[in-house]
Amino acid sequence: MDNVMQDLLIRWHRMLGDNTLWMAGTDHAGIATQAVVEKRLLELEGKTRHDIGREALVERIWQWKDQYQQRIVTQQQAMGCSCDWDRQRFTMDAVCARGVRHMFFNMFRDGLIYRGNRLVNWDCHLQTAVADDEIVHESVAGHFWHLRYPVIDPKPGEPDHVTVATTRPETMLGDTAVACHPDPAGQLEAVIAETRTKLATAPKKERAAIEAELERLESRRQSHLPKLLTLAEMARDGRQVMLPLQERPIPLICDIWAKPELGSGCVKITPGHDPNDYEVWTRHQSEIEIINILNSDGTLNGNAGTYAGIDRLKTRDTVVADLQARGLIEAVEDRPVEIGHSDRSKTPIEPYLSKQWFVRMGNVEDGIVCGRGTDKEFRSAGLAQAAMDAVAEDWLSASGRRTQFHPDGARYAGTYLNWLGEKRDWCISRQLWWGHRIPIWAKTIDSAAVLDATRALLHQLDARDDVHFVILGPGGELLGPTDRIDGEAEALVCPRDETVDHQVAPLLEQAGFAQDPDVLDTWFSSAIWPHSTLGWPDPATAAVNAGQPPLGAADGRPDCLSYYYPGSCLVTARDIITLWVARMVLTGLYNLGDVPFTDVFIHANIQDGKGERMSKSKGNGIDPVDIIEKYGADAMRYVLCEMQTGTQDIRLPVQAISPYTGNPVDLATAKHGRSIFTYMCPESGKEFDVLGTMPDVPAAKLVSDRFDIGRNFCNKLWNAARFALMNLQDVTFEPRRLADLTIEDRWILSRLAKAIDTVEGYLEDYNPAGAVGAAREFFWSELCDWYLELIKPRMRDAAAARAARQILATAMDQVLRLLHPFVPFITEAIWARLNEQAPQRGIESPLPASELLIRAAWPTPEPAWRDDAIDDQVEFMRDVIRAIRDIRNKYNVPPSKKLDARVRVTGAAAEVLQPCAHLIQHMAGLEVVRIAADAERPADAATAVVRDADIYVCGVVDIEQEKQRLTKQREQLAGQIEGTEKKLANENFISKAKPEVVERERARLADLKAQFEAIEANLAALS
RNA sequence: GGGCGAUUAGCUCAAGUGGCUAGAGCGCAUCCCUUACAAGGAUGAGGUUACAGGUUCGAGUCCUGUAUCGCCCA
Repeated sequence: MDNVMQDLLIRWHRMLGDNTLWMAGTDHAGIATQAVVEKRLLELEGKTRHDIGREALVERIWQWKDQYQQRIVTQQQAMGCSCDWDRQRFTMDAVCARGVRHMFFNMFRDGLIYRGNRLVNWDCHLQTAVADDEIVHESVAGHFWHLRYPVIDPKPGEPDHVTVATTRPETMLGDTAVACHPDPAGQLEAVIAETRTKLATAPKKERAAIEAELERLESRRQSHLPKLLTLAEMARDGRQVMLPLQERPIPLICDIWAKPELGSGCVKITPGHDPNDYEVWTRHQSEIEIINILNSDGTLNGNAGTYAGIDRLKTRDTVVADLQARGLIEAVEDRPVEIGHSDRSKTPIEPYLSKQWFVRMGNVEDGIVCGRGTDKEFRSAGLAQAAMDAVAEDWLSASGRRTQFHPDGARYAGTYLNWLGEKRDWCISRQLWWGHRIPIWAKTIDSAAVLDATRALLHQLDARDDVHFVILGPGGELLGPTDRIDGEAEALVCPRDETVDHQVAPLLEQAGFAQDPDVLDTWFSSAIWPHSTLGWPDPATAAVNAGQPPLGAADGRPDCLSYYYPGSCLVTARDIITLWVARMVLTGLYNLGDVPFTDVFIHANIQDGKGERMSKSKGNGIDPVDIIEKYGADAMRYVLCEMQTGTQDIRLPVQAISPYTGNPVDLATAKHGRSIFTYMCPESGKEFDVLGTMPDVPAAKLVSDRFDIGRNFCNKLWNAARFALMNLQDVTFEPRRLADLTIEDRWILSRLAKAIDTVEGYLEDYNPAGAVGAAREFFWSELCDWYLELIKPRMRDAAAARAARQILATAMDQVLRLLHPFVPFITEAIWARLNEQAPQRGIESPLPASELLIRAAWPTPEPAWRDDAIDDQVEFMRDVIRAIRDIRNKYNVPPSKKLDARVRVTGAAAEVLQPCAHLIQHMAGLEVVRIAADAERPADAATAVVRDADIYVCGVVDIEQEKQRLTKQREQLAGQIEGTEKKLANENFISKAKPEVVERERARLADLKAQFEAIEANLAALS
């Protein structure tokens, strides 16, 4: 979808004469890519990444990436993507890597990149952090231990202990507080009130459960509340409890994370090993500590006291036993526990406190400078704020630009602003080997002597503007040049690029510095895609890959950055707004002082027949190559364009092609086989696999019969072109005046002009379905169904054919141009043939010629071609023809049988219809047609009423059937008349509705009445 | 748990700021292999716009609530 939308826009704009650049390329997808290669390594060779080492692993990933990237490019080219393939980029290309280094350096220098602690999902087996979506949650039988922590020096009336509950008792070794709710009474009442409201509206079957819950809550007023109130008071008084086993006093605190309605109402706080507790810690940083008790391999560290060195899962039993021995276990419940397992090692995930790198998103004191050193430099309060401003109505960059979303601008701007508005710092480090390595050399400083030595070393770098360094104190604070330390400090050095690395790294490493082993988040390099690919920060001299042309622009300037940046449009899906769009805007503003694009086109996501998002891992995704193989690229593009309607995601029911029968199997209804990725073929009864990973089960390709529509369209286009080309043998261009053309010729030109306008309007509104629908409507329902049929008689007459051929050639010319962005392959092929048969096309003057359609001019509607009178005339004529065809159909008249018909019509309507007599005769299969004011109704005629015209079709009537047919029509009309009369009889409608609406209703009523009377007369004549 | 969005014909989707009889395509029915096209043509049937209220002369459209589904964030 994404690629088709991009190609649609780029082809349209290329034809409009815009200088287009579609930057093709791929990112290195850090986690996903490394995971795949590691998995293969393990499966094929039984080795882990540690066995082969960093360099060898990265080397293997490069090889894999080359294959994979080639597959993506092949897919894109097969679907007709007209990218600038010469400029293809990869986020790890030298030119992009250089951009990454420069941005990192600038942000670090500006204090926008820092290092801090953060809880990550730690895989103790693989010893790496993993992303949220790489964790599989499963419910296992576990326990809920209720532990007692003694209160230190309880006063009279105060409890001598607090009870807390946990499913992971070993984490208590890292507890740094016990929390109770700051307003336990209020909170309990709020929950009770909420439950009462729920009870009031609950369905019967749920009432008993809710009533029981209510009773439980109310009883807590006596059983728990007094103690909680005391504890809250004690917490405010700064009282402490004694953490057992560790014998460490920890404070009682007040925090809303404690739930007075649950358990004891108190909760233990382990900020180093629980995400929720970590949040509590962030709110109470000055009062409580954060302690890490784990080593990276899952054993406990020195902070666990006597338990150090033991695996955390084994420690659980020991801790429980030791607490039991001290009488501090109040109760043990059985309960199911949700445990996150690493998708990759299948071992339990531990929340783990580790040092990570962050980009500061929030506002900073004195603000930040965007586009430093450029002519677009400006100040902003912070990075996120700069990106938020860029979509505001009243904001413009120095070049007069801002960014807008389409097609539902307000909604998507909302998503963007909501996310940026949180201003959460962006964690940019990943514990991986595949990616841009963090360009920081660090050294721990543990004594005054080392501090002095380090300062002396760094002093040599003071004068360089391409190296930035800081020395951080024990609390992470910036140390001044003469500050002393009390504890451990750390020196961090960031060289600006690889050249600088070579100059300073050996010196640093000799002095005990080491480069950070982590790599940067892939999005950090993707975020600068719009400018790094164009050579930023050295656009004129940036390296290009082997075989690629230099980075110069079309107008001769040595760089294309100033030429193509800012760009115009980014095409992507909704879920990418926060991940990528916001970050591109932010880095574009920071690095260059301008937005990367002015428009963001958000397209729909495609779901399967059950409404689930397609994905490779679910086995419900379609490979575009399979679709192209079966239906053709144009068919796929046509359908995708037609599906892109606006705000909705799209369901695409999927079928598998059975490897046994070759027939489609609907996956929404098919029965599963042994796994959720296998299905049973209903005809053969055998099992097949949609993921293609089960070695003993044959794989099935996934397709969707929705693409039939596209195939049918292309087939129609091809056949219509065949007909046209057959008839265009001797076509020559000669200037013709519109007034000399026939009705049907003027009509098709009028429709053409209007269709072009409509299509263009839809494209401007980012509505491809509307655009392709309007193009289809013109091509199929007007050009093929009517115009081609209308001119067939003229084609048999050499003299009359001349004009018809010229109009036909022109109409084909224009419709091919109009359809090209949607279905480029077939239109290009027909265009070549049209150029051979009819090289010069046009009406008044020749149209601009082009050898290739991809570079032809977009059709420009000729205003003079628009003709409302002709449109109305043909519409009238078509209705008459349809009415006669309806009668033929109702009476089963074979197409070969010619009929006689008369049309009684007077005044202006007669003048409109009479010139169409020969067309009506041809299209309705008539021998004779008489259109006149005095046309009489034959006794044996079937009748129809169209506008002011009475139509009589002779010699087919069956009196009884005709009576039934007309009676039904009369009833329908009577109903409509009644409705309209009712409306017009309503005083309020007359006085309050807009006058033109009232007038329209009156005219409609008059029309309906006239038709009603005509049908009455026809009925009367039958009896 | 919070936010955003959706629910219209058997299926997939349309219907600017409320206003003609709620439209297409697919599927369905009847007829037709008519000299571009049966992957086609002609004609037709099919909707209480998820449900319950409200605002309005008038609601698919605006408001409130309920149900179901999707996405994002925790």
